Formats: sequence, C-alpha cells, structure tokens
Amino acid sequence: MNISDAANAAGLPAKTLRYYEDIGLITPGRGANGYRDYSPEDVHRLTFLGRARSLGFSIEDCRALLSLYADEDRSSSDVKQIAQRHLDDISEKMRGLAEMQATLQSLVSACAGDKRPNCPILSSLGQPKTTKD
Amino acid sequence: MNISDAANAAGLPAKTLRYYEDIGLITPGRGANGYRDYSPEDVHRLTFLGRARSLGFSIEDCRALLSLYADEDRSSSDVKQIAQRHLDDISEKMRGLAEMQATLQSLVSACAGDKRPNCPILSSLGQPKTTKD
DNA sequence: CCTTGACCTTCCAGTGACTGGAAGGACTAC
DNA sequence: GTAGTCCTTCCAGTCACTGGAAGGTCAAGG
Repeated sequence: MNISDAANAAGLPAKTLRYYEDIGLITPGRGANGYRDYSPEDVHRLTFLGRARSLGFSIEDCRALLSLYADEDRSSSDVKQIAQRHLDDISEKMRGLAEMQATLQSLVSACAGDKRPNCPILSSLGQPKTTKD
Repeated sequence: MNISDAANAAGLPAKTLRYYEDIGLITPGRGANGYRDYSPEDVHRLTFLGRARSLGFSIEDCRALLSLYADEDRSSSDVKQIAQRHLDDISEKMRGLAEMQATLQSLVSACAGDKRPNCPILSSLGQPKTTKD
C-alpha cells in the first residue's frame, strides 16, 4: 500500500506518515523502488495513532500507548495512568482558559466598541489594579 | 535600567525581553557600554505585554494592542474586535478540550486500572465503532 | 593593579507536531 | 516519448520562547 492510500485509509496527511516514520513511531516496509509499503497492520496502527492524537495525547504518550497496545501482558493500570494524567492536563488547561475567558469577557462587555478611543480593555492591560474602567 | 531590573519590574524573564526586542516589539535604548537601557515607559509597555500575553493574546495581537494603546485616535471597536476574536478562539479551544475530556473521562471510568491487560481505552482507540468495551 | 563573580552581549540550537516547498526519481497512460 | 502524477529526501518555517556557549563589562575586595 503506497503512502497516499495509507494516508487516506488512516485519515492522516502523507506528510504526517513520513514524520511518524522519522520519529520511529511507524516504520513501513519498502518496495523495490524505494517506495514505502504500508501493511494493513501499519494502517491499523496509524488509525490508532490518529485517534489518540485527536484525543490530545502527545506523541510520546502515543508511543507508550502503541507499545501497550501491542503488549499482551500489559496492565490496564499503565494505560489508565497515562490517560488519567492526560485528563489532568486537560482539566488544567481548561481552568486556565476559563480564567482568561472570564476576564476577557468582562472587559469586552465593558467596551463600547465604537469610534471613541476610551477602552476598558486597554485600560485594564495598562493598569490592572482595577478590572473595570 | 538594566535588563534584569526591567525583567523583574515587568515580571518577565530577561530572555523574553531580548526576544521582544528581536521581533521589534519593544526596543530599549542602549548605554555607552552596549547594555540595553529600559525607560520607565518601556517597563510599562512590557508589563502591558505581559498581561496581554497572560490573557492568551498572540504576539501579533499584542503588537496590534500595543500600537492601539499608543494611538490616542484609536477606535475602541478595533480593540474590541481583537479581544472578541480571541474570545472566540478560546471558546473553540474549550469546546475541543471539553469533547476530549468527555470521551477520555468515560474511557478512564470504564477501565479497571488493574494488572489485567483488558482495557477499554485501548479497545476504543483500536476500534472506535463502540465507545464501550 | 588584579582577580573574582555577577552581570551583560550575541549567536546558535532546540522545543512539539507538523507543514510547505524544492529538486529529482518512478510509474502509468496515451 | 512525453505528460502528469506519484514517490523520494532534505531544508526551512511555524509559535513563543528557552538553554547554553563564548566572550565583553562592571563593582567590590585584597
């Protein structure tokens, strides 16, 4: 299976497949012409990868998950730990974003958004002791 | 004011101040010895920058905000537009994160997390047609 | 005057996870 | 044989820093 077919099957750009090979995640065989030749298993692992990435797992997490996936003697606790840590990361990110959102929302609401220069958003960034104008 | 004093005053690493000069955000004067010399206004702008960054504005947004901040003839609508777009970005990011969070949470909850290999997290990544094991 | 240590300078490289593009080889269809 | 599409490798860029090396400057102490 050539790279573009594998990419289509896995729902990933061909460039990404080359990148994954570069970093040693999934190394397909090679045909006589030097072309990459992806097996159905390779495609399956690529699909697995794509889903893990879409859940926000880092490449290193994905590497670990792939190796656990292949390991029949794994402990589900190892998998769960990775996922739980990632969940914690997500929660933290969401907290940070929510905080930004709240601050920004109050500033945006307070801003007239007209042709006058007076702007609580800039005032607040310039001297944050008061959140309001 | 030397770079490390300015960095302390603004609450940013000195490296970041050099970086901001590199990209043309804030260019301090120079002493006879070649050292950067930050004026109180420079420090004020750095502090402004730090706050904008901590609200998640991109460097390019910060550049625009700084220039609006300096412009007495600005329209507050220009500021508001930047902030509103950023708010929209934040909302989108939060939506994405919440989706990941929901999916991951249900998978983590379903995983025993013991020494057995059976794992709904890996099962789901391997064949996502069913979310459950 | 000399040394020590803390500061400052510039420049280069690395982060994460790709993405774009150039230069050139291989394959397919007509 | 040639046009067009695929494939290859390699290099550079993204974003906002961050780390570190090599070397200049300054203030204090002996």
